[in-house]
Amino acid sequence: MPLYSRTEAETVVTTVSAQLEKSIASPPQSSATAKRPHTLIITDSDSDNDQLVRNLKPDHSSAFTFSESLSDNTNVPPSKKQKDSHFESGVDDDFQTPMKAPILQPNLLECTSDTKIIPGLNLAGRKVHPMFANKTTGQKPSSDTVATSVVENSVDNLKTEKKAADSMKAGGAPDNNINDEESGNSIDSALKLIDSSDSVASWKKNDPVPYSALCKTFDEIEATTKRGISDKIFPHGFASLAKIVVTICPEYEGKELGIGDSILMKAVANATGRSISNIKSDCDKVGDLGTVAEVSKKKQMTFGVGKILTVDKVFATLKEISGISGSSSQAKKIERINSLLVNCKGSETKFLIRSLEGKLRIGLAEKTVLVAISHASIISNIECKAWSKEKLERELESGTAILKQVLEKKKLTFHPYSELPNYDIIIPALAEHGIKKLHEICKLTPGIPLKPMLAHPTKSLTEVLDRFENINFICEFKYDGERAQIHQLEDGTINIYSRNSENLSVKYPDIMQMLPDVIAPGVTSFVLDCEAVAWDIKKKCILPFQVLSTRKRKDVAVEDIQVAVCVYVFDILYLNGKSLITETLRSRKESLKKSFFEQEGKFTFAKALEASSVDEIQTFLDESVAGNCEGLMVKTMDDGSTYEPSIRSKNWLKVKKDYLTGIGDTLDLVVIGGYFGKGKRTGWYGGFLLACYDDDSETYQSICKVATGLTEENLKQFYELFEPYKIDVPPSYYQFSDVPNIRPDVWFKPVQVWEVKAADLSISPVHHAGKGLCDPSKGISLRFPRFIRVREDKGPEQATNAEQVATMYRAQNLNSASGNVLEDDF
DNA sequence: ATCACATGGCC
DNA sequence: GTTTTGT
DNA sequence: ACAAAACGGCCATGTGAT
Repeated sequence: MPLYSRTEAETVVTTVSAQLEKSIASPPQSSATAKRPHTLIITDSDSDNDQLVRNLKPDHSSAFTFSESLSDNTNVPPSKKQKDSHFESGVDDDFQTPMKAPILQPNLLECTSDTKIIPGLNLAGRKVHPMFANKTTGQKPSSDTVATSVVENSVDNLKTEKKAADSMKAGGAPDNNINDEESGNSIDSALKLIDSSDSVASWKKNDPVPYSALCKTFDEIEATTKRGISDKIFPHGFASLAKIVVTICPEYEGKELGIGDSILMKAVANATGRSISNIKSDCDKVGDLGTVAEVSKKKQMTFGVGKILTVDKVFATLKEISGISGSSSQAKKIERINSLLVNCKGSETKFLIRSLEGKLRIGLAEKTVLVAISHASIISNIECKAWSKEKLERELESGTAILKQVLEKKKLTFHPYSELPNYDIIIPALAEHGIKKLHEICKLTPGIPLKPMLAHPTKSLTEVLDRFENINFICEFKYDGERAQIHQLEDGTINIYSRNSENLSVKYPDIMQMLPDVIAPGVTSFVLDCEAVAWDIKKKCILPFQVLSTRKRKDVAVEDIQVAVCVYVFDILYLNGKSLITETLRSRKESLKKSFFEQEGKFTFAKALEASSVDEIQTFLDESVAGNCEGLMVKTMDDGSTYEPSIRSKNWLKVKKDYLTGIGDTLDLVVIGGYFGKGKRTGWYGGFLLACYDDDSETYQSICKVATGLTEENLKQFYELFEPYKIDVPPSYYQFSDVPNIRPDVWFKPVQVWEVKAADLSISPVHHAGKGLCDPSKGISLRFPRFIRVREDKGPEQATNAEQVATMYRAQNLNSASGNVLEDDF
């Protein structure tokens, strides 16, 4: 799809149409043979296209080149004042104040394409690998325009860049036709391309970055399925990358926006003069509110020329929205959104809405941006830029070459970021010290939550043994609670963080209070990795997750805590001023046992066993399940057992009984309704409502929705399959809660039975399965339901019946009550 | 006051 | 949380 | 192997409506 090869106005129209085509005619890269359920007729009104042309027309009179930007940067030292704003306020303060990540301070956001703000780090976007850019001093250095978002994007150029990256990866010398200026080289052709197309978003050097530039890059990224960094956001340069990060995470200083689909729809309706119900139904068809907004806006007649939105303006408004609360806050928020929407043009509308939704849906998210930051940083690093071709080649050859390391292992940025996930620190540190020293500056710091290590699901015990063949490993109970990362700073401050780096200190005052009692003398600072689990004080046993989740989250006073917790600690990452994450797990466990005492029902070491045989593990697994746990965690003890938060994000294994094929709760359920899919699933049902059969009342009782476990093939197939069985109104023998979240978009006759697997059964506030059998008024639902297969052999009335569901629920709970095996002999 | 709904955050 | 998909 | 994007149940909390 040759985007941006025409005039700007055409391009925008093409882009929109292309997206609609994509979403209607052939969504998720499918073979598009399935008949699409919906059609949408778009009548393009081009009323505001001329504005777009005016706003986005590039400034050809002052073509910008690489060499210029780089030489500009090379010798500009940071002024004292700028340094202050970045480091003294932005870094030092932050180090002292415990914080949640990621946070971006305004001072960072104010880094525009102006190279003086982050000296040495601005990259102009060009298709040629900037590493070789300093060879091109033949280009004219006379412009005041900095094009940071270059959206020209021929297949050739993508290839060229990929090639450059590849040759670097291989450690070989750069391909000649990539960087040389004499042959029909790509800088020339890139510039020619730019010159000959109207597709460069450019702006004056000291002007703020237009939002359109960012959005056009998003368009580019969305148009490709590739994840390659170079191909995607390389052209953006360092400063702009920081902004992408912001725009991707619509959250400011840990404050949420408080904006969801519902308010957004109101805002869109409001801004486009359409009714909410129309917006809603379009959304069902198109599967993306952003696209609906964009199309709606195009259809709308507009008068006058809107303001040009800047990235800074958009972010400032997001920040403003996050601060609005209280009475009539929703109206105020809508008003703020509208103030942006009226000025949005083309895909800006779409991406603004998606940003507010919290999903960009461009196939690129934070991790990839992080890699891009590494790249952008390394190639714009001063020392790198000054390298001669020979030096560059030597660096690439050498085993210790920074470039090579980054490109191959991406470790240099990933690790520091995982240890200290805070862009306000990482980015200025990169700017100041370069990537090589980043790990020295950005280290695990108590008071700043690090990314927790996660576990990979395992399908069988033999798989565990296969993966850890000839390696010492340890099995631990997998407790069903909430991840808790407990920090103590040198000054005695204690903080507790969740798996997603939220501050839980307020939620667990009881833990804060108890903690000093379990710390061994001489321990001054630490970071613990734990699971907080609901604890029955009388029976001295673990309670289910559902109980834990009823705890208050705010204004918690120790006196009125209803649900006690026991902390199960399984790792220590920092002790007495020293990071332990590079130590082996064995050594960390030793430190842990030396530095903390157990206290029954309050603070306990996770039950662990250094097993070796399948039998031993199997027994231990059974014991864990009997003890109200989810299963086992399996971790290497010596080899490669360092705590590696992001690079190997899933270095541990988890074994749950429901993963094991043939084990776990499996139900045969009737499909009674469907929900329109969004995004990747546009045009099909993205989820289904399932029911069990109640013999007594001869009714189908809703039990859960299911959406995972379905392949694209399934989705396509089921869309067609249910077509003839659609009904307008649910029959009287369907029992369900008629609440917005449950009522399906389409009802079906009971014709098909699906096998569904679940981790647990739960008492449900909304579902009706076995209503009255296990709870006087509530029904039963499933935890983590997933589709396994169609039961062609079963008719709807042979589905799992209500009584069976109730029996399964009772069995599950009986099991845990009897199996009170939690005497800790760790 | 009380309820319904939306949202975010756990799993 | 689970799962599928593309790279 | 990894990253991304679909989607699940259930809870507390905040806001708007009754």
